[in-house]
Amino acid sequence: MTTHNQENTEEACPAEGLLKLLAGKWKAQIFRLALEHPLRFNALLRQLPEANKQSIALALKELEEAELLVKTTIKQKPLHIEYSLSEKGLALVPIFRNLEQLANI
Amino acid sequence: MTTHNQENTEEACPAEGLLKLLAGKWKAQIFRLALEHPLRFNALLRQLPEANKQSIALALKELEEAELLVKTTIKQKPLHIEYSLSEKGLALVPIFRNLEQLANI
DNA sequence: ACAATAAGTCAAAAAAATATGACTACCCAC
DNA sequence: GTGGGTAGTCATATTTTTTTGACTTATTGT
Repeated sequence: MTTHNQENTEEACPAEGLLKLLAGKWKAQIFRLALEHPLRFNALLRQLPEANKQSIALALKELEEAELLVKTTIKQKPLHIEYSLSEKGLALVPIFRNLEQLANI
Repeated sequence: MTTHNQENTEEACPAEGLLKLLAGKWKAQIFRLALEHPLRFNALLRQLPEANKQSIALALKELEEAELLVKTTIKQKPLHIEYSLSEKGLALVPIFRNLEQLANI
């Protein structure tokens, strides 16, 4: 309960949580887009026309909580919020690549 | 439809399918155990006391279909079936390690 | 002042993943 | 020929994840 990670599901494997997080819907696609440029909520919704607000909001929140994305409030003229890859997020890139490689063997 | 992979969900990222597969319940734990020794259905059920037949059966089938596990019928005295890691399955090991590493940063 | 955009939240519904418990079929030992 | 082990399947529940659509609050453009 006081374990500070997401649930008390007694994770048997250390990678399990991260794996589940990344496999969640829209996560991989969001990650992919974040690789190209910082993300903004509404823009993201337009880039993922099949997706819906709620799911995107949740995905962003979870990725942020996992410290893979960093949420920044841009205090410039069109005051807005940006999500960009953290170092930890970037460290995931080679892992994705390996998975992709393995996926099409 | 004729794409031979699991669904027609128009995967946007090549790694998505594999990711989703691996994140499925019991998968990581099964994988972990397969690393130690070949798996047998009922033994596995005993090793994962929280798990149930159906889910284990499905997990094994999916891992086999993804060619991460190989199913072998052992035609020896206690006639039985074994699931063991394929080469592709073994190739996943370093990826799991990387994920684990990243998970506890 | 009014409309549009940005970034969401909320309750409820629908869909997908997992779990339960009953049942098969096959071998093997006694 | 009965009891126990192996490897499952099946229909049905339950749980979790994802979607829908309505609503919110603040900022900005005209």
